[in-house]
Amino acid sequence: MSDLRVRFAPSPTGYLHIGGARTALFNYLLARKEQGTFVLRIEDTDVGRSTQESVDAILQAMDWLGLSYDEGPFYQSDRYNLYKNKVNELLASGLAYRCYCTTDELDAKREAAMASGGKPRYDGTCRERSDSPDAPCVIRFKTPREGNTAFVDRIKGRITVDNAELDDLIIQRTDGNPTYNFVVVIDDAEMGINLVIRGDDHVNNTVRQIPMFKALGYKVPEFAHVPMILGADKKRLSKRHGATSVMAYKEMGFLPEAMVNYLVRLGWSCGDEEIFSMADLIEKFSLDNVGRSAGVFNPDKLLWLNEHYIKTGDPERLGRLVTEMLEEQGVAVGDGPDMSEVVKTLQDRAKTLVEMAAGARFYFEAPTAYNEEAAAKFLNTEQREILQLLIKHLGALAKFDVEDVEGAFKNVMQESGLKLGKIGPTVRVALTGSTVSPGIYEVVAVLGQHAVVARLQKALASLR
RNA sequence: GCGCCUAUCGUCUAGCCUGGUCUAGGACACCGCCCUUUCACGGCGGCGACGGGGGUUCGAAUCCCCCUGGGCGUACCA
Repeated sequence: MSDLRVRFAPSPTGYLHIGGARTALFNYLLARKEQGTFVLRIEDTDVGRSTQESVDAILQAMDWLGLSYDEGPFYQSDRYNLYKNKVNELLASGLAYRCYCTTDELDAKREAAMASGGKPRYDGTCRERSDSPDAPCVIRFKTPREGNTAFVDRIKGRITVDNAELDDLIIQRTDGNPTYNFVVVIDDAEMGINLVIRGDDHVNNTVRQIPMFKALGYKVPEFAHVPMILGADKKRLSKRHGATSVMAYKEMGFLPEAMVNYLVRLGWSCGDEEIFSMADLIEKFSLDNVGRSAGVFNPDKLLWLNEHYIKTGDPERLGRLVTEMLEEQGVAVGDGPDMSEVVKTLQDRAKTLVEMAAGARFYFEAPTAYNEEAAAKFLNTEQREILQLLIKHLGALAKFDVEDVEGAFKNVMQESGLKLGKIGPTVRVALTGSTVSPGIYEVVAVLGQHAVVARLQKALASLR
């Protein structure tokens, strides 16, 4: 057990998205690797936008990915007294002040500053005022104006900003609610977080938060800012690039290990290795090989990884997932062939569970109609003899393994003088209704003697 | 606009710190060939990058500077 304490702190204003999931993953991996503590904190100070549904969705997605946490979830909305006390502390020590400027005034100031080529930051109108009129006000933190603020980022190295660039941040709104940049400081400190791993988009906040850590007498934690994830057009990843919600990928038939593997390799590497299990990652992950620049989300590679995990996955487990999917579609799976055997025939040809479920369907539902074109070609009266021979030989089998089935086909070929190329397509259409399926011997063996003979007879009866 | 960050194949990246072993390696995608009863899998091969310009050096993807591109921030959002 090390003393490393990291945290993931999502704001519950939507689903867990790809970027957030990677941040959570990095935190999780480092915590597990160093045997530290992973804290989950819900940042719900934006009362208007935070919802319980979002919290549930985030928790669910983390669970799906296998990211367990050691402490929390803590809700900032439960901790308002703490924040209030800290505001008063700062007010008392003169490190914060009441600001009576209205939103309109602020907007005007910003515009003016921008117009004159300056930084659109608060001009400090209320900074030195000593009266405290009975009017609505916000509380601002008195950011130092001289010198600079610097820190050594564990990923990006040294980052320095002149304090003159900084703003007097609002730490408490007119309605009395504290703001993000303030509570994040208090919570990270009070929760003993000593390494903050978060998105790149927070580097600017970090230099604004550091003076607050100091003002409140807290030790400044270490920081590691992971680069953003962009869309194909190099713009920040958003809905218009396709699905950005982690759980949307579950719906699309992706396996969590594929998502984890993909996410970790976006921005992190370990030599030429591409395939990592969670256990591998816990052993090998390090902030040292996290890249410094933004990466483009590549669905093709995610799909490739998913394909890999489907190909190498445990048929039993895959079977359970496919069963779930088929049942949702109203397919009765109970009386059909053994699901793991079904899965085995599909593992090499499905890229997603959705594809696998679609490909598995015929095992449980006899074709109600044949593909028109295929039937015309492979189920016409010319195939009468083939079907009859097939029924005869397959029906006579005492054992129905792939080898036995193959043997029966050999006999059919011999007796009819036809090659497999002439027989296979007919069997395929008769059994599956389509021209695409796993290997014909496997299909026959897995489907089972009873169903095979029945479907062949039905096909025979349909000949015209 | 201003500030911060960043820059190797289309994409993810190795290499950069500790210059020569880099005619720059791997992976995804793409293309071709092989395998094959369908669809796939698989095997083999191919295409493809050090953003530009200056330095430093015998020698630079690797070190320095400038430019350019991209990202982020600039909220009483987080």
